Amino acid sequence: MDKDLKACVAEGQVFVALPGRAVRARGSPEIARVSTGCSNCNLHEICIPCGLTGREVDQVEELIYARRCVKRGESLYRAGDAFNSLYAVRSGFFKTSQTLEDGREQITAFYMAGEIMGMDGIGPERHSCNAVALEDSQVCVILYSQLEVLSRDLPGLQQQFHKVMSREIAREHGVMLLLGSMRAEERLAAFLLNLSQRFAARRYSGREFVLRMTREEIGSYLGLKLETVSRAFSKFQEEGLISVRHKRVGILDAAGLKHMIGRGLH
Amino acid sequence: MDKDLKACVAEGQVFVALPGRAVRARGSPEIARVSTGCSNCNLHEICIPCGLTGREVDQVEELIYARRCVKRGESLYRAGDAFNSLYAVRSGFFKTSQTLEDGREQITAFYMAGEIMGMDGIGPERHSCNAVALEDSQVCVILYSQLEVLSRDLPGLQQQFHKVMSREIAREHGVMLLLGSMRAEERLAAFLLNLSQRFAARRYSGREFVLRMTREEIGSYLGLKLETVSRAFSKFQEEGLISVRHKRVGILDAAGLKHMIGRGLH
DNA sequence: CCCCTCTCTTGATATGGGTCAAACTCTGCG
DNA sequence: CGCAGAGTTTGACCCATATCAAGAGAGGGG
Repeated sequence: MDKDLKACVAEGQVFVALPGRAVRARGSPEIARVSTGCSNCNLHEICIPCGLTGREVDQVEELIYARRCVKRGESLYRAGDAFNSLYAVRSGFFKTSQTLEDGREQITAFYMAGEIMGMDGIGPERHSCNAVALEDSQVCVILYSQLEVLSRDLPGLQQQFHKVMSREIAREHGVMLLLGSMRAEERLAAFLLNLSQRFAARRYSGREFVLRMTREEIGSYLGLKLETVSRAFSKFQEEGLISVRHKRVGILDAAGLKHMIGRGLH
Repeated sequence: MDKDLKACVAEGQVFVALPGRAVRARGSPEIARVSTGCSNCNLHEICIPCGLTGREVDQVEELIYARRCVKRGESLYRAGDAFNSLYAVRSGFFKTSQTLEDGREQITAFYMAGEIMGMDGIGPERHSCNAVALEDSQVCVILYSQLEVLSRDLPGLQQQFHKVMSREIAREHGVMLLLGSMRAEERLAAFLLNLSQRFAARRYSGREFVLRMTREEIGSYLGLKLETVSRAFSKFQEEGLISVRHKRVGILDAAGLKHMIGRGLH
Protein backbone atom coordinates (compact mmCIF):
# COMPACT_ATOMS: atom_id res chain seq x y z
CA MET A 1 0.00 0.00 0.00
CA ASP A 2 2.96 2.26 0.49
CA LYS A 3 3.88 1.16 -2.99
CA ASP A 4 0.40 2.22 -4.04
CA LEU A 5 1.02 5.66 -2.62
CA LYS A 6 4.35 6.03 -4.36
CA ALA A 7 2.88 4.90 -7.65
CA CYS A 8 0.17 7.49 -7.40
CA VAL A 9 2.58 10.26 -6.53
CA ALA A 10 4.69 9.22 -9.48
CA GLU A 11 1.63 9.62 -11.68
CA GLY A 12 1.44 13.22 -10.55
CA GLN A 13 -1.53 12.85 -8.26
CA VAL A 14 -1.55 15.11 -5.26
CA PHE A 15 -1.85 13.75 -1.77
CA VAL A 16 -2.80 15.94 1.10
CA ALA A 17 -0.76 15.53 4.25
CA LEU A 18 -2.90 14.34 7.11
CA PRO A 19 -1.85 16.63 9.95
CA GLY A 20 -3.93 14.58 12.34
CA ARG A 21 -1.41 11.81 12.02
CA ALA A 22 1.73 13.82 11.73
CA VAL A 23 0.90 15.93 14.70
CA ARG A 24 -0.25 13.00 16.78
CA ALA A 25 3.22 11.61 16.31
CA ARG A 26 4.52 14.82 17.78
CA GLY A 27 2.22 14.42 20.75
CA SER A 28 -0.77 16.75 20.51
CA PRO A 29 -3.50 14.53 19.13
CA GLU A 30 -6.59 16.54 20.08
CA ILE A 31 -5.85 19.65 18.17
CA ALA A 32 -4.51 17.76 15.22
CA ARG A 33 -7.53 15.54 14.97
CA VAL A 34 -9.93 18.43 15.05
CA SER A 35 -8.17 19.98 12.12
CA THR A 36 -8.97 17.23 9.60
CA GLY A 37 -10.65 14.18 11.15
CA CYS A 38 -14.04 12.65 10.47
CA SER A 39 -15.35 14.05 13.74
CA ASN A 40 -14.81 17.53 12.45
CA CYS A 41 -15.92 16.84 8.91
CA ASN A 42 -19.26 18.38 8.11
CA LEU A 43 -20.16 15.26 6.15
CA HIS A 44 -20.13 12.87 9.07
CA GLU A 45 -23.91 12.64 9.08
CA ILE A 46 -23.91 11.40 5.49
CA CYS A 47 -20.65 9.53 5.21
CA ILE A 48 -19.34 6.37 6.85
CA PRO A 49 -19.27 7.70 10.43
CA CYS A 50 -23.02 8.34 10.39
CA GLY A 51 -24.64 7.15 13.60
CA LEU A 52 -21.41 6.35 15.43
CA THR A 53 -20.43 7.69 18.83
CA GLY A 54 -17.61 10.21 19.19
CA ARG A 55 -15.23 7.53 20.42
CA GLU A 56 -16.10 5.29 17.49
CA VAL A 57 -15.63 8.12 15.02
CA ASP A 58 -12.12 8.56 16.35
CA GLN A 59 -11.40 4.95 15.47
CA VAL A 60 -12.95 5.30 12.05
CA GLU A 61 -10.58 8.17 11.38
CA GLU A 62 -7.80 5.63 11.50
CA LEU A 63 -9.22 4.09 8.36
CA ILE A 64 -8.41 7.14 6.32
CA TYR A 65 -5.14 6.18 4.84
CA ALA A 66 -4.66 9.39 2.89
CA ARG A 67 -6.44 12.19 1.18
CA ARG A 68 -6.06 12.47 -2.48
CA CYS A 69 -6.69 15.39 -4.81
CA VAL A 70 -8.07 14.67 -8.26
CA LYS A 71 -8.19 17.45 -10.79
CA ARG A 72 -11.14 17.97 -13.07
CA GLY A 73 -11.03 15.42 -15.86
CA GLU A 74 -8.56 13.11 -14.13
CA SER A 75 -9.25 9.51 -13.17
CA LEU A 76 -9.42 8.40 -9.56
CA TYR A 77 -9.29 4.80 -10.74
CA ARG A 78 -9.87 2.88 -13.95
CA ALA A 79 -11.62 -0.35 -14.85
CA GLY A 80 -9.15 -3.17 -14.29
CA ASP A 81 -7.12 -1.42 -11.59
CA ALA A 82 -6.43 -3.55 -8.53
CA PHE A 83 -8.91 -2.86 -5.76
CA ASN A 84 -7.45 -1.79 -2.42
CA SER A 85 -9.61 0.99 -1.15
CA LEU A 86 -12.93 2.69 -1.19
CA TYR A 87 -13.10 6.42 -1.65
CA ALA A 88 -15.27 8.87 0.21
CA VAL A 89 -15.81 12.11 -1.65
CA ARG A 90 -14.61 14.89 0.62
CA SER A 91 -15.22 17.67 -1.85
CA GLY A 92 -16.00 17.89 -5.52
CA PHE A 93 -17.93 15.70 -7.90
CA PHE A 94 -17.28 12.44 -9.72
CA LYS A 95 -18.78 10.24 -12.39
CA THR A 96 -18.25 6.50 -12.78
CA SER A 97 -18.70 4.86 -16.14
CA GLN A 98 -18.47 1.60 -18.01
CA THR A 99 -17.44 1.30 -21.61
CA LEU A 100 -18.39 -1.00 -24.45
CA GLU A 101 -15.76 -2.17 -26.92
CA ASP A 102 -16.95 0.22 -29.58
CA GLY A 103 -16.56 3.17 -27.24
CA ARG A 104 -20.14 3.64 -26.11
CA GLU A 105 -19.98 4.92 -22.56
CA GLN A 106 -22.58 4.40 -19.87
CA ILE A 107 -22.31 6.60 -16.81
CA THR A 108 -23.40 4.47 -13.87
CA ALA A 109 -23.37 7.09 -11.14
CA PHE A 110 -22.55 10.62 -10.08
CA TYR A 111 -21.01 10.99 -6.64
CA MET A 112 -21.01 14.07 -4.47
CA ALA A 113 -19.57 14.94 -1.06
CA GLY A 114 -19.99 12.22 1.55
CA GLU A 115 -20.73 9.43 -0.93
CA ILE A 116 -18.67 6.26 -1.21
CA MET A 117 -17.15 5.06 -4.47
CA GLY A 118 -15.58 1.79 -5.46
CA MET A 119 -17.79 -0.82 -3.80
CA ASP A 120 -18.19 -2.75 -7.03
CA GLY A 121 -14.51 -3.65 -6.75
CA ILE A 122 -14.77 -5.74 -3.59
CA GLY A 123 -16.03 -8.90 -5.26
CA PRO A 124 -13.69 -9.13 -8.22
CA GLU A 125 -10.82 -7.44 -6.29
CA ARG A 126 -10.43 -5.00 -9.13
CA HIS A 127 -12.33 -1.93 -10.12
CA SER A 128 -14.90 -2.58 -12.79
CA CYS A 129 -15.53 0.98 -13.84
CA ASN A 130 -13.75 4.28 -14.36
CA ALA A 131 -14.07 7.09 -11.85
CA VAL A 132 -13.38 10.58 -13.18
CA ALA A 133 -13.57 13.91 -11.36
CA LEU A 134 -15.98 16.42 -12.90
CA GLU A 135 -14.39 19.24 -10.93
CA ASP A 136 -11.26 19.57 -8.82
CA SER A 137 -11.99 17.18 -5.99
CA GLN A 138 -10.64 15.57 -2.88
CA VAL A 139 -11.32 12.07 -1.62
CA CYS A 140 -10.58 10.20 1.60
CA VAL A 141 -8.87 6.91 0.80
CA ILE A 142 -10.36 4.13 2.94
CA LEU A 143 -8.19 1.03 3.00
CA TYR A 144 -10.66 -1.78 2.53
CA SER A 145 -8.60 -4.34 4.46
CA GLN A 146 -8.68 -2.08 7.50
CA LEU A 147 -12.35 -1.38 7.11
CA GLU A 148 -12.95 -5.13 7.25
CA VAL A 149 -10.94 -5.46 10.44
CA LEU A 150 -12.37 -2.44 12.20
CA SER A 151 -15.96 -3.25 11.33
CA ARG A 152 -15.59 -6.52 13.24
CA ASP A 153 -14.98 -4.50 16.40
CA LEU A 154 -17.45 -1.72 15.79
CA PRO A 155 -20.95 -3.04 15.14
CA GLY A 156 -22.06 0.48 14.35
CA LEU A 157 -19.48 0.75 11.60
CA GLN A 158 -20.43 -2.65 10.25
CA GLN A 159 -24.07 -1.64 10.12
CA GLN A 160 -23.34 1.67 8.49
CA PHE A 161 -21.14 0.07 5.87
CA HIS A 162 -23.79 -2.52 5.05
CA LYS A 163 -26.35 0.23 4.78
CA VAL A 164 -24.15 2.19 2.42
CA MET A 165 -23.76 -0.84 0.16
CA SER A 166 -27.44 -1.66 0.39
CA ARG A 167 -28.39 1.87 -0.56
CA GLU A 168 -26.13 1.64 -3.57
CA ILE A 169 -28.06 -1.45 -4.63
CA ALA A 170 -31.39 0.28 -4.04
CA ARG A 171 -30.23 3.37 -5.92
CA GLU A 172 -29.34 1.21 -8.88
CA HIS A 173 -32.73 -0.43 -8.80
CA GLY A 174 -34.15 3.06 -9.14
CA VAL A 175 -31.92 3.75 -12.12
CA MET A 176 -33.00 0.50 -13.72
CA LEU A 177 -36.62 1.53 -13.32
CA LEU A 178 -35.74 4.85 -14.88
CA LEU A 179 -33.81 3.36 -17.79
CA GLY A 180 -36.17 0.49 -18.45
CA SER A 181 -39.58 2.00 -17.89
CA MET A 182 -39.55 5.78 -18.13
CA ARG A 183 -39.83 8.14 -21.05
CA ALA A 184 -37.24 10.83 -21.69
CA GLU A 185 -38.95 13.62 -19.77
CA GLU A 186 -39.73 11.42 -16.80
CA ARG A 187 -36.09 10.42 -16.65
CA LEU A 188 -34.87 13.98 -16.60
CA ALA A 189 -37.47 15.00 -14.01
CA ALA A 190 -36.43 12.12 -11.76
CA PHE A 191 -32.79 13.03 -12.22
CA LEU A 192 -33.30 16.68 -11.31
CA LEU A 193 -35.37 15.82 -8.25
CA ASN A 194 -32.71 13.37 -7.12
CA LEU A 195 -29.94 15.94 -7.49
CA SER A 196 -32.06 18.50 -5.71
CA GLN A 197 -32.63 16.21 -2.73
CA ARG A 198 -28.98 15.32 -2.47
CA PHE A 199 -27.92 18.97 -2.54
CA ALA A 200 -30.53 19.77 0.09
CA ALA A 201 -29.29 16.91 2.30
CA ARG A 202 -25.89 18.63 2.23
CA ARG A 203 -27.43 21.96 3.21
CA TYR A 204 -26.90 23.42 -0.19
CA SER A 205 -29.89 24.83 -1.93
CA GLY A 206 -32.05 22.17 -3.50
CA ARG A 207 -33.90 24.91 -5.32
CA GLU A 208 -30.98 26.26 -7.28
CA PHE A 209 -27.75 24.58 -8.22
CA VAL A 210 -25.05 24.32 -10.82
CA LEU A 211 -24.78 21.12 -12.80
CA ARG A 212 -21.31 19.70 -12.77
CA MET A 213 -21.86 17.49 -15.78
CA THR A 214 -22.48 18.21 -19.45
CA ARG A 215 -25.70 17.45 -21.30
CA GLU A 216 -23.92 14.53 -22.87
CA GLU A 217 -23.04 13.10 -19.46
CA ILE A 218 -26.60 13.54 -18.23
CA GLY A 219 -27.73 11.82 -21.40
CA SER A 220 -25.33 8.96 -20.88
CA TYR A 221 -26.58 8.44 -17.35
CA LEU A 222 -30.22 8.60 -18.45
CA GLY A 223 -29.83 6.52 -21.60
CA LEU A 224 -30.59 9.49 -23.86
CA LYS A 225 -28.73 11.60 -26.41
CA LEU A 226 -27.59 15.06 -25.46
CA GLU A 227 -30.04 16.71 -27.85
CA THR A 228 -32.94 14.95 -26.18
CA VAL A 229 -31.74 16.14 -22.79
CA SER A 230 -31.40 19.68 -24.07
CA ARG A 231 -34.90 19.62 -25.55
CA ALA A 232 -36.38 18.30 -22.33
CA PHE A 233 -34.66 21.09 -20.39
CA SER A 234 -36.14 23.64 -22.78
CA LYS A 235 -39.59 22.10 -22.51
CA PHE A 236 -39.50 22.10 -18.70
CA GLN A 237 -38.50 25.73 -18.81
CA GLU A 238 -41.34 26.62 -21.19
CA GLU A 239 -43.75 24.89 -18.84
CA GLY A 240 -42.45 26.85 -15.87
CA LEU A 241 -41.21 23.76 -14.04
CA ILE A 242 -37.58 24.87 -13.95
CA SER A 243 -35.31 27.65 -15.06
CA VAL A 244 -32.19 26.70 -16.99
CA ARG A 245 -29.35 28.76 -18.18
CA HIS A 246 -26.62 26.43 -19.30
CA LYS A 247 -25.44 24.65 -16.16
CA ARG A 248 -27.40 26.78 -13.71
CA VAL A 249 -30.72 25.13 -12.85
CA GLY A 250 -33.55 26.41 -10.69
CA ILE A 251 -36.33 24.12 -9.53
CA LEU A 252 -39.48 26.24 -9.76
CA ASP A 253 -42.12 23.55 -9.31
CA ALA A 254 -40.81 20.40 -7.65
CA ALA A 255 -44.34 19.06 -7.18
CA GLY A 256 -44.98 19.50 -10.88
CA LEU A 257 -41.83 17.55 -11.71
CA LYS A 258 -42.79 14.78 -9.31
CA HIS A 259 -46.25 14.70 -10.78
CA MET A 260 -45.01 13.88 -14.25
CA ILE A 261 -43.24 10.68 -13.17
CA GLY A 262 -45.01 7.36 -13.32
CA ARG A 263 -48.45 8.58 -14.22
CA GLY A 264 -48.74 7.34 -17.75
CA LEU A 265 -48.62 9.31 -20.94
CA HIS A 266 -50.65 12.39 -20.07
CA MET B 1 -39.35 -12.86 14.31
CA ASP B 2 -41.44 -15.64 15.69
CA LYS B 3 -44.30 -13.32 14.97
CA ASP B 4 -42.98 -13.07 11.45
CA LEU B 5 -43.11 -16.84 11.16
CA LYS B 6 -46.65 -17.04 12.48
CA ALA B 7 -47.79 -14.29 10.16
CA CYS B 8 -46.36 -16.12 7.21
CA VAL B 9 -47.92 -19.40 8.19
CA ALA B 10 -51.22 -17.62 8.60
CA GLU B 11 -50.87 -16.40 5.02
CA GLY B 12 -50.70 -19.98 3.93
CA GLN B 13 -47.00 -20.11 3.14
CA VAL B 14 -45.34 -23.41 3.68
CA PHE B 15 -42.32 -23.77 5.93
CA VAL B 16 -40.09 -26.76 5.79
CA ALA B 17 -39.10 -28.23 9.13
CA LEU B 18 -35.36 -28.08 9.62
CA PRO B 19 -34.50 -31.53 10.87
CA GLY B 20 -30.98 -30.34 11.56
CA ARG B 21 -32.28 -28.30 14.45
CA ALA B 22 -35.01 -30.55 15.71
CA VAL B 23 -32.77 -33.55 15.75
CA ARG B 24 -29.90 -31.73 17.31
CA ALA B 25 -32.18 -31.03 20.26
CA ARG B 26 -32.67 -34.74 20.53
CA GLY B 27 -28.94 -35.25 20.60
CA SER B 28 -27.67 -36.56 17.28
CA PRO B 29 -26.41 -33.47 15.54
CA GLU B 30 -24.11 -34.94 12.90
CA ILE B 31 -26.64 -37.02 11.03
CA ALA B 32 -29.24 -34.35 11.21
CA ARG B 33 -26.94 -31.70 9.84
CA VAL B 34 -25.92 -33.76 6.88
CA SER B 35 -29.49 -34.21 5.85
CA THR B 36 -30.20 -30.52 5.19
CA GLY B 37 -27.32 -28.23 6.16
CA CYS B 38 -25.21 -25.91 4.06
CA SER B 39 -22.31 -28.33 4.19
CA ASN B 40 -24.36 -30.87 2.34
CA CYS B 41 -25.99 -28.40 -0.04
CA ASN B 42 -24.69 -28.65 -3.57
CA LEU B 43 -24.82 -24.86 -3.82
CA HIS B 44 -22.23 -24.14 -1.19
CA GLU B 45 -19.69 -23.12 -3.80
CA ILE B 46 -21.97 -20.42 -5.09
CA CYS B 47 -23.91 -19.37 -2.04
CA ILE B 48 -22.93 -17.67 1.23
CA PRO B 49 -20.68 -20.50 2.52
CA CYS B 50 -18.38 -20.20 -0.47
CA GLY B 51 -14.75 -20.29 0.59
CA LEU B 52 -15.39 -21.15 4.22
CA THR B 53 -13.88 -24.09 6.10
CA GLY B 54 -16.03 -27.02 7.15
CA ARG B 55 -16.12 -25.79 10.73
CA GLU B 56 -17.20 -22.34 9.61
CA VAL B 57 -19.88 -23.74 7.36
CA ASP B 58 -21.33 -25.51 10.39
CA GLN B 59 -21.66 -22.14 12.10
CA VAL B 60 -23.18 -20.54 9.03
CA GLU B 61 -25.85 -23.22 9.08
CA GLU B 62 -27.05 -21.69 12.32
CA LEU B 63 -28.03 -18.61 10.34
CA ILE B 64 -30.70 -20.47 8.46
CA TYR B 65 -33.72 -19.68 10.49
CA ALA B 66 -36.14 -21.63 8.34
CA ARG B 67 -36.79 -22.90 4.87
CA ARG B 68 -39.73 -21.52 3.10
CA CYS B 69 -41.63 -22.84 0.10
CA VAL B 70 -43.03 -20.35 -2.35
CA LYS B 71 -45.38 -21.56 -5.05
CA ARG B 72 -45.18 -20.31 -8.60
CA GLY B 73 -46.71 -16.84 -8.80
CA GLU B 74 -46.60 -16.21 -5.05
CA SER B 75 -44.65 -13.39 -3.39
CA LEU B 76 -41.71 -14.04 -1.12
CA TYR B 77 -41.86 -10.43 0.02
CA ARG B 78 -43.37 -7.20 -1.19
CA ALA B 79 -42.15 -3.62 -1.43
CA GLY B 80 -42.76 -1.98 1.92
CA ASP B 81 -42.55 -5.16 4.00
CA ALA B 82 -40.35 -4.90 7.07
CA PHE B 83 -36.87 -6.22 6.41
CA ASN B 84 -35.65 -9.00 8.70
CA SER B 85 -33.93 -11.50 6.53
CA LEU B 86 -32.13 -12.21 3.35
CA TYR B 87 -33.17 -15.18 1.26
CA ALA B 88 -30.92 -17.68 -0.46
CA VAL B 89 -32.61 -19.51 -3.31
CA ARG B 90 -32.39 -23.20 -2.54
CA SER B 91 -34.36 -24.33 -5.55
CA GLY B 92 -36.53 -22.65 -8.12
CA PHE B 93 -36.49 -19.26 -9.75
CA PHE B 94 -37.52 -15.74 -8.72
CA LYS B 95 -37.96 -12.30 -10.17
CA THR B 96 -37.78 -9.02 -8.28
CA SER B 97 -39.54 -5.95 -9.59
CA GLN B 98 -40.33 -2.35 -8.89
CA THR B 99 -43.53 -0.67 -9.89
CA LEU B 100 -44.45 2.83 -10.98
CA GLU B 101 -47.70 4.40 -9.84
CA ASP B 102 -49.37 3.82 -13.16
CA GLY B 103 -48.56 0.12 -13.02
CA ARG B 104 -45.50 -0.03 -15.24
CA GLU B 105 -43.33 -2.80 -13.87
CA GLN B 106 -39.57 -3.02 -14.09
CA ILE B 107 -38.01 -6.37 -13.33
CA THR B 108 -34.72 -5.65 -11.59
CA ALA B 109 -33.36 -9.18 -11.37
CA PHE B 110 -33.90 -12.87 -11.87
CA TYR B 111 -32.53 -15.12 -9.13
CA MET B 112 -31.64 -18.76 -9.43
CA ALA B 113 -30.32 -21.39 -7.00
CA GLY B 114 -27.58 -20.16 -4.70
CA GLU B 115 -28.25 -16.46 -5.24
CA ILE B 116 -29.12 -14.04 -2.44
CA MET B 117 -32.21 -11.84 -2.51
CA GLY B 118 -33.25 -8.91 -0.38
CA MET B 119 -30.03 -6.95 0.11
CA ASP B 120 -31.67 -3.72 -0.98
CA GLY B 121 -33.70 -3.86 2.23
CA ILE B 122 -30.80 -3.47 4.66
CA GLY B 123 -30.46 0.30 4.35
CA PRO B 124 -34.10 1.34 4.56
CA GLU B 125 -34.99 -1.60 6.86
CA ARG B 126 -37.81 -2.50 4.54
CA HIS B 127 -37.94 -4.28 1.25
CA SER B 128 -38.02 -1.93 -1.68
CA CYS B 129 -39.13 -4.37 -4.33
CA ASN B 130 -41.39 -7.36 -4.85
CA ALA B 131 -39.99 -10.87 -5.05
CA VAL B 132 -42.17 -13.41 -6.87
CA ALA B 133 -41.48 -17.07 -7.58
CA LEU B 134 -41.53 -18.00 -11.28
CA GLU B 135 -41.79 -21.69 -10.40
CA ASP B 136 -42.40 -23.61 -7.21
CA SER B 137 -39.36 -22.71 -5.15
CA GLN B 138 -37.68 -23.04 -1.81
CA VAL B 139 -35.56 -20.45 -0.03
CA CYS B 140 -33.33 -20.47 3.02
CA VAL B 141 -34.30 -17.66 5.35
CA ILE B 142 -31.18 -15.93 6.68
CA LEU B 143 -31.90 -13.74 9.69
CA TYR B 144 -29.99 -10.58 8.98
CA SER B 145 -29.40 -9.71 12.63
CA GLN B 146 -27.65 -13.05 13.13
CA LEU B 147 -25.66 -12.66 9.96
CA GLU B 148 -24.35 -9.37 11.33
CA VAL B 149 -23.32 -10.99 14.59
CA LEU B 150 -21.77 -14.08 13.09
CA SER B 151 -19.83 -12.20 10.43
CA ARG B 152 -18.00 -10.34 13.22
CA ASP B 153 -16.58 -13.67 14.37
CA LEU B 154 -15.98 -15.25 10.98
CA PRO B 155 -13.86 -13.04 8.76
CA GLY B 156 -14.47 -15.46 5.91
CA LEU B 157 -18.19 -15.00 6.21
CA GLN B 158 -17.80 -11.24 6.39
CA GLN B 159 -15.68 -11.27 3.25
CA GLN B 160 -18.06 -13.53 1.40
CA PHE B 161 -21.06 -11.41 2.34
CA HIS B 162 -19.33 -8.24 1.21
CA LYS B 163 -18.43 -9.93 -2.04
CA VAL B 164 -22.01 -11.01 -2.60
CA MET B 165 -23.23 -7.45 -2.10
CA SER B 166 -20.46 -6.06 -4.23
CA ARG B 167 -21.28 -8.46 -7.05
CA GLU B 168 -24.88 -7.38 -6.90
CA ILE B 169 -23.70 -3.81 -7.40
CA ALA B 170 -21.46 -4.84 -10.28
CA ARG B 171 -24.24 -6.90 -11.86
CA GLU B 172 -26.50 -3.87 -11.76
CA HIS B 173 -23.84 -1.75 -13.41
CA GLY B 174 -23.93 -4.27 -16.21
CA VAL B 175 -27.68 -3.99 -16.47
CA MET B 176 -27.40 -0.22 -16.55
CA LEU B 177 -24.97 -0.50 -19.44
CA LEU B 178 -27.39 -2.82 -21.17
CA LEU B 179 -30.44 -0.61 -20.60
CA GLY B 180 -28.72 2.67 -21.29
CA SER B 181 -26.41 1.87 -24.17
CA MET B 182 -27.41 -1.28 -26.02
CA ARG B 183 -29.85 -1.91 -28.83
CA ALA B 184 -32.62 -4.46 -28.54
CA GLU B 185 -30.73 -7.38 -30.05
CA GLU B 186 -27.59 -6.70 -28.06
CA ARG B 187 -29.66 -6.71 -24.91
CA LEU B 188 -31.22 -10.06 -25.66
CA ALA B 189 -27.88 -11.57 -26.65
CA ALA B 190 -26.31 -10.35 -23.39
CA PHE B 191 -29.25 -11.72 -21.45
CA LEU B 192 -29.05 -15.17 -23.03
CA LEU B 193 -25.31 -15.40 -22.53
CA ASN B 194 -25.70 -14.40 -18.91
CA LEU B 195 -28.36 -17.05 -18.30
CA SER B 196 -26.24 -19.61 -20.09
CA GLN B 197 -23.23 -18.89 -17.88
CA ARG B 198 -25.25 -19.05 -14.72
CA PHE B 199 -26.79 -22.39 -15.67
CA ALA B 200 -23.36 -23.71 -16.54
CA ALA B 201 -21.95 -22.55 -13.18
CA ARG B 202 -24.63 -24.72 -11.57
CA ARG B 203 -23.65 -27.70 -13.70
CA TYR B 204 -26.75 -27.51 -15.78
CA SER B 205 -26.35 -27.25 -19.48
CA GLY B 206 -25.47 -23.77 -20.62
CA ARG B 207 -26.16 -24.89 -24.19
CA GLU B 208 -29.80 -25.77 -23.73
CA PHE B 209 -32.22 -24.60 -21.11
CA VAL B 210 -35.82 -23.77 -20.39
CA LEU B 211 -36.72 -20.17 -19.75
CA ARG B 212 -38.67 -19.71 -16.56
CA MET B 213 -39.98 -16.31 -17.51
CA THR B 214 -42.36 -15.09 -20.20
CA ARG B 215 -41.41 -12.89 -23.12
CA GLU B 216 -43.08 -10.04 -21.30
CA GLU B 217 -40.88 -10.57 -18.24
CA ILE B 218 -37.75 -10.75 -20.36
CA GLY B 219 -38.91 -7.55 -22.01
CA SER B 220 -39.49 -5.86 -18.69
CA TYR B 221 -36.00 -6.77 -17.53
CA LEU B 222 -34.44 -5.60 -20.79
CA GLY B 223 -36.50 -2.43 -21.17
CA LEU B 224 -38.28 -3.79 -24.27
CA LYS B 225 -41.79 -4.83 -25.23
CA LEU B 226 -42.63 -8.49 -25.53
CA GLU B 227 -43.11 -8.24 -29.29
CA THR B 228 -39.61 -6.87 -29.68
CA VAL B 229 -38.21 -9.73 -27.60
CA SER B 230 -40.12 -12.23 -29.69
CA ARG B 231 -38.87 -10.72 -32.94
CA ALA B 232 -35.29 -10.76 -31.70
CA PHE B 233 -35.65 -14.44 -30.77
CA SER B 234 -36.93 -15.18 -34.26
CA LYS B 235 -34.14 -13.21 -35.88
CA PHE B 236 -31.45 -15.01 -33.85
CA GLN B 237 -33.00 -18.29 -34.88
CA GLU B 238 -33.03 -17.32 -38.58
CA GLU B 239 -29.36 -16.38 -38.25
CA GLY B 240 -28.54 -19.73 -36.72
CA LEU B 241 -27.36 -18.25 -33.43
CA ILE B 242 -29.93 -20.02 -31.30
CA SER B 243 -32.84 -22.40 -31.54
CA VAL B 244 -36.06 -21.39 -29.84
CA ARG B 245 -39.25 -23.23 -29.38
CA HIS B 246 -41.36 -21.31 -26.89
CA LYS B 247 -39.48 -21.50 -23.59
CA ARG B 248 -36.89 -24.01 -24.74
CA VAL B 249 -33.72 -22.29 -25.92
CA GLY B 250 -30.59 -23.76 -27.42
CA ILE B 251 -27.41 -21.71 -27.75
CA LEU B 252 -25.97 -22.73 -31.11
CA ASP B 253 -23.31 -20.06 -31.53
CA ALA B 254 -22.30 -18.42 -28.26
CA ALA B 255 -19.34 -16.72 -29.93
CA GLY B 256 -21.68 -15.24 -32.52
CA LEU B 257 -23.91 -13.86 -29.79
CA LYS B 258 -20.94 -12.38 -27.94
CA HIS B 259 -19.69 -10.89 -31.15
CA MET B 260 -22.81 -8.84 -31.69
CA ILE B 261 -22.50 -6.99 -28.38
CA GLY B 262 -20.69 -3.69 -28.16
CA ARG B 263 -19.35 -3.59 -31.70
CA GLY B 264 -21.39 -0.79 -33.14
CA LEU B 265 -24.21 -1.03 -35.60
CA HIS B 266 -22.99 -3.71 -38.00
C1' DC C 1 -8.27 39.71 -21.75
C1' DC C 2 -9.20 37.43 -25.80
C1' DC C 3 -9.48 33.53 -28.61
C1' DC C 4 -10.47 28.85 -29.28
C1' DT C 5 -12.74 25.04 -28.22
C1' DC C 6 -16.18 22.81 -25.93
C1' DT C 7 -20.92 22.92 -24.93
C1' DC C 8 -25.55 23.94 -25.82
C1' DT C 9 -29.74 24.90 -28.52
C1' DT C 10 -32.79 24.27 -32.18
C1' DG C 11 -34.48 22.55 -36.64
C1' DA C 12 -35.14 18.88 -40.15
C1' DT C 13 -35.29 14.20 -41.05
C1' DA C 14 -34.71 9.16 -40.15
C1' DT C 15 -35.57 4.95 -37.72
C1' DG C 16 -35.75 1.45 -33.99
C1' DG C 17 -38.81 -0.15 -31.31
C1' DG C 18 -43.64 0.62 -29.61
C1' DT C 19 -48.54 -0.07 -30.49
C1' DC C 20 -52.39 -2.36 -32.29
C1' DA C 21 -54.31 -6.37 -34.22
C1' DA C 22 -55.01 -11.09 -35.44
C1' DA C 23 -53.92 -15.77 -35.64
C1' DC C 24 -51.54 -19.58 -33.72
C1' DT C 25 -49.89 -22.79 -29.91
C1' DC C 26 -49.16 -24.54 -25.85
C1' DT C 27 -50.72 -25.93 -20.98
C1' DG C 28 -53.47 -27.06 -17.42
C1' DC C 29 -57.89 -27.94 -15.62
C1' DG C 30 -62.43 -29.88 -15.57
C1' DC D 1 -59.71 -35.46 -23.95
C1' DG D 2 -61.11 -31.07 -25.21
C1' DC D 3 -61.66 -26.44 -24.16
C1' DA D 4 -60.27 -21.92 -22.23
C1' DG D 5 -57.00 -18.89 -21.30
C1' DA D 6 -52.42 -17.53 -21.21
C1' DG D 7 -48.46 -16.94 -23.91
C1' DT D 8 -46.26 -16.33 -28.48
C1' DT D 9 -45.58 -14.98 -33.25
C1' DT D 10 -46.03 -12.01 -37.05
C1' DG D 11 -47.65 -8.07 -39.78
C1' DA D 12 -48.81 -3.12 -40.47
C1' DC D 13 -48.35 1.26 -38.96
C1' DC D 14 -46.73 5.07 -35.94
C1' DC D 15 -44.22 7.85 -32.74
C1' DA D 16 -40.51 9.03 -29.47
C1' DT D 17 -36.11 9.57 -29.71
C1' DA D 18 -31.86 9.32 -32.56
C1' DT D 19 -29.30 11.40 -36.10
C1' DC D 20 -27.53 15.05 -38.82
C1' DA D 21 -26.66 19.83 -39.22
C1' DA D 22 -25.74 24.59 -38.21
C1' DG D 23 -25.17 28.40 -35.41
C1' DA D 24 -24.76 30.66 -30.84
C1' DG D 25 -22.74 31.11 -26.29
C1' DA D 26 -19.50 30.43 -22.46
C1' DG D 27 -15.44 29.64 -20.03
C1' DG D 28 -10.78 28.41 -19.35
C1' DG D 29 -5.93 28.58 -20.76
C1' DG D 30 -2.32 31.15 -22.55
